[in-house]
Amino acid sequence: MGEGLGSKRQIGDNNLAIAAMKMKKVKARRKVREPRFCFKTMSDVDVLDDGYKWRKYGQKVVKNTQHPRSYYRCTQDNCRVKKRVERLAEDPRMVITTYEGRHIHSPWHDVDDSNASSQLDFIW
DNA sequence: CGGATTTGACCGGCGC
DNA sequence: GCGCCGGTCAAATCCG
Repeated sequence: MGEGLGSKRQIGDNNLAIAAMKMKKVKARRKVREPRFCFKTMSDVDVLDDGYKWRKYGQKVVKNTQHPRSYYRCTQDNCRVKKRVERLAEDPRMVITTYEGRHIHSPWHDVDDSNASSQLDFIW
């Protein structure tokens, strides 16, 4: 009916959703944040299995590129690592993967102890 | 059925 | 002071 502009965001719940939204990020900005590591990956596929499970949580278009940027988050139990994937306009097969934060567990849940160290060292 | 994914909208910071 | 951009979340939907 007359909502027209009122139904901006379909809030299934009541203003609770809005309240919750305000509650979000109440104070999560620490002094220093983990640096972000950029990696250039050459692959025609979007899903690069790094050993972790990623869940896409957003997509936005960048100005310098004609392709959208994908935002991924780690779905691990205690891993809040964030991953940013950007595609190059001049090199569609080239993907820039930016990792933010540090994983708590080893990606490979099935590697030998000695191997795990090697693998971890290989990534970093 | 569950988990994952998609899209839209909103918010905060910064620049001019 | 205001506008703009980037970034994130939430809900809805889809697939296996």
